Amino acid sequence: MTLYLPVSLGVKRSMKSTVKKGDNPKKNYHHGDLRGALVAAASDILAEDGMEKLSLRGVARRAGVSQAAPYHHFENKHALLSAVAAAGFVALRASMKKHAAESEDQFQGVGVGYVMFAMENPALFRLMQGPYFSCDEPSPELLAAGEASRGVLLDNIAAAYPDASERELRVKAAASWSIVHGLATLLLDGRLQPMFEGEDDVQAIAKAVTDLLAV
Amino acid sequence: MTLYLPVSLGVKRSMKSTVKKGDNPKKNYHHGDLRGALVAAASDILAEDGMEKLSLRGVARRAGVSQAAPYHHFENKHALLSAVAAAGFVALRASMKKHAAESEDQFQGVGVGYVMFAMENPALFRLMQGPYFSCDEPSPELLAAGEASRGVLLDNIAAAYPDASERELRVKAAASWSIVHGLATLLLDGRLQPMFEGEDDVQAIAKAVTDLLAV
DNA sequence: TATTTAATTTTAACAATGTTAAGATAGATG
DNA sequence: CATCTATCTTAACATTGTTAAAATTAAATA
Repeated sequence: MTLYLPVSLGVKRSMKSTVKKGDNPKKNYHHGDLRGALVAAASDILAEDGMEKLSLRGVARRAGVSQAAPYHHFENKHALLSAVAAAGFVALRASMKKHAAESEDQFQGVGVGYVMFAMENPALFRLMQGPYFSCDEPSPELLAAGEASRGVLLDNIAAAYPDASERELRVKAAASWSIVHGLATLLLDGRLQPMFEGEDDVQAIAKAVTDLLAV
Repeated sequence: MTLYLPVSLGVKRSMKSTVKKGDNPKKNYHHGDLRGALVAAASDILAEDGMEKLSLRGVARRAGVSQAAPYHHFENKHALLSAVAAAGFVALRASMKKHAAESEDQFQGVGVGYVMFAMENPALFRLMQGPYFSCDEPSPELLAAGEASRGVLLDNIAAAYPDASERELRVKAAASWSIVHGLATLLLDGRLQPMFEGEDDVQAIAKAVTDLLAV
């Protein structure tokens, strides 16, 4: 199952911090774009070592700054993870749009893109769920990114059923999201292994399962 | 939405630790059933304060023992949480069976029981997912409890479709589990709030959504 | 340009956590 | 009674998130 391998997100690194003199990256006192570098470092650690191993100090180390430097760009660890999650939602949205464009059934493509993203970025996908979204005060950045990614699903539903009632549409959307989100989560945790012994084509599994949705 | 309120699991406390002399619980050097008391204390803290606030030292404090005492009953914090999760799966199984028995549509009852359990024990349900199940070596206790709870779903599927092929059954099971698990998770994280503004009857929502499953 | 100001970053420290090692206690076994 | 073993405690260690104060650099101002 090569698909289970974590894949770097390729978080956009600002180039402002490019070192000017010489080849060896001389340590400038002012980093240039430490905020972006911290998000990138955290994303990398998350993809490589998982959530348990992700410490704020480790992120700072990886970014080549001191332990307290992050606090000038993020209120606390939670805020940094929030930014990482927000970047994740942007990538999730891209994955859905890409698979939708490549699939003949647009709507099913969205679901496949959702599941594929989860399989390719397991730790990040787990971070995006859970208490970082439903915490006391989710950051506006996170809320916006989450809403945008949800919009892809909703737009596809609305387009597919132009003459459905408002209530019908919302229930359809909830059901579609639920089955796709549940499939992603259960696959991620290996809970469906007894059901799909030996099958390693996640895309085919996702299609077979979503086919059962009478939407 | 009173249903969102965390509810104590009522983990079975062994009575071996009942204090013998006098009314005030005199601190015996030997606890009697410290293992059970630790699981109970951890479950309580989880329900009251959530995962973030659950520390091994805090659990020990609550159980009235020293910080290192748990290490004579659990290899580490992970192992203790594993035991808590296992107890959670037993309770989840009970919730599914209860709702299935009360509902006229048995199969839908299972799903409703699943979602209701998640809403009533949010932190515990989150613990039961995630890396504690899909870790390097899940404990046999946890595996067994998880498999038993999954069995409720599978049995109901098999009973409802006696003449379906093996493959069909597994896909149906995966789809049912996915939609119910996804609904539970998304509701828990408040992500479906825009879809069900003002609706607080989780049971009705669960029925409306699962009705869309052509299984 | 010279000087002040504000934005970054560092060092140092704090309390809390997970974990381990060594010693103390209690109940069981001979 | 003596010994053994399971159970629990005290003490310590490295690591973590976080804060306060000082140091350094870039930007703004005169």
